[in-house]
Amino acid sequence: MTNGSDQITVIAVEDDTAYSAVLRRVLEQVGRFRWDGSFANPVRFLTALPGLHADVFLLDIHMPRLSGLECIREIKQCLPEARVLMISVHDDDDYVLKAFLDGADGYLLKDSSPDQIVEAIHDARRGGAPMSPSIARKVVGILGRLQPGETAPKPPSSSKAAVEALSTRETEVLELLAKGRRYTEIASEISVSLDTVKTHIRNIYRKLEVRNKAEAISLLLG
Amino acid sequence: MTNGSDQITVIAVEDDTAYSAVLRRVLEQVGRFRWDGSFANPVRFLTALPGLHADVFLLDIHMPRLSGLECIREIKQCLPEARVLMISVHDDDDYVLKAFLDGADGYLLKDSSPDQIVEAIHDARRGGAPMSPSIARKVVGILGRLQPGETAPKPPSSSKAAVEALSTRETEVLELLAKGRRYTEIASEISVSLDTVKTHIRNIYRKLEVRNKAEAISLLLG
DNA sequence: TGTAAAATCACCCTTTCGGGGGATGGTGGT
DNA sequence: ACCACCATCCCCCGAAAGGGTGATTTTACA
Repeated sequence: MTNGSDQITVIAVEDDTAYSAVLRRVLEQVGRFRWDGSFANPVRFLTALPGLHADVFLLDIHMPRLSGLECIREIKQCLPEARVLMISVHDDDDYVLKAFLDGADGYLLKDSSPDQIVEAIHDARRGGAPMSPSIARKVVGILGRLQPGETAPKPPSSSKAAVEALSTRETEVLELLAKGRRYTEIASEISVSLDTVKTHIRNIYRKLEVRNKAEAISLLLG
Repeated sequence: MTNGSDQITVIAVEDDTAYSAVLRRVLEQVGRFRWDGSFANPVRFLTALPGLHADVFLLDIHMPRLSGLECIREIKQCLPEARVLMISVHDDDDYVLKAFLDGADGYLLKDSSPDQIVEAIHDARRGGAPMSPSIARKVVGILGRLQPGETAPKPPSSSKAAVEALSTRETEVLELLAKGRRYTEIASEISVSLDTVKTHIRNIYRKLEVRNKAEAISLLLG
């Protein structure tokens, strides 16, 4: 974005100025990178963010006041095309998981070599997911620990908000619908007429912007 | 396990015998590996499993009758120390996610080079998580799509087994059904007649022991 | 206290579903 | 060779779902 496919603009957010100086030197020596400054203070970074533009952000996780994790979403919102690499000494499951949940594109440990860092930035730029080997292991471990069955791999609309906008009666009807009840069964279960049930369902469909049971239930369960 | 830190015993489960022959040649040429046979039939493999011992298992995902995914847990139960690498042409989110959820240690695409395969096996052996680059990206993408806060929720989930007993065609139909497609829409999407769709759906309902869309979808989505 | 939203009911009409038959061809395993 | 299963297609039929329009009564809340 900044320079087409020519240079890669990089911004770092790192409270350890010694380390960010190292990063800077590494990147400037290799060329192809444009070091567009670094922030030692994550709060200042966030306030400056709207005016920034970079291809890749390098974020430290442990910083005073604000975790680098909190910066990820902001960056992604301002610059959806930007890549975010976390750089940290920590390889706790918790940090790794949070980073990726929040949208990080990669995760490097601070013991990574200059070559690895350079390669990781390039990798991120081409849509890769650079990770230090031990991080990759963590990620797999985390996935392996998720209870099978519950992983909500649902990218699409899934407007959960819409479901919650339903009235209590409508929710009740929708849940019975999801259990496979027929209109007549629902009517008798909640003691209303068949036509009332149909009206509720029509309203549910309108609110959820769906056309039939299947879509409505997918929204509810999905 | 088999030979201390000397040799690495490998067993493959791969219906494509040509490809497993390639694997075998690659590993035997490099040395350090002991090719302990391959299975073209996953069912036979599972029955033989209790007598097997290997350091690394290479599993294909798409095989007749039984997915390689179904083998992972069995292997891990019989041989907790063994490493399991999936080898597949598929990089769908769904397969990748399922593989790691079920306990896979790595995931390679079939276009991986011999060197990459050899390196991946070594990596897995030392506790790494070898993945083809595009797979790493998928994994990160999957994590990024999890709603923050969803790392262990979701309760019920009845007979998931039943859903998995469906044929591939039936699963396909059921998924389209869950997306709210009408029978006629499904028919044109998968290019079969309306009656065929109806037949599939009747069979789905019979296998899942349900009576309508709503119940079937609820089973599918958990 | 007024009014908007929720909840209730009614009538009519068309399309979709669900289930009952039965049939053919292909594949895989015993 | 046979059987089980899969995938495909056909006919028929009644029940269920969905959608339009309009209405009345509660309920909630500004």
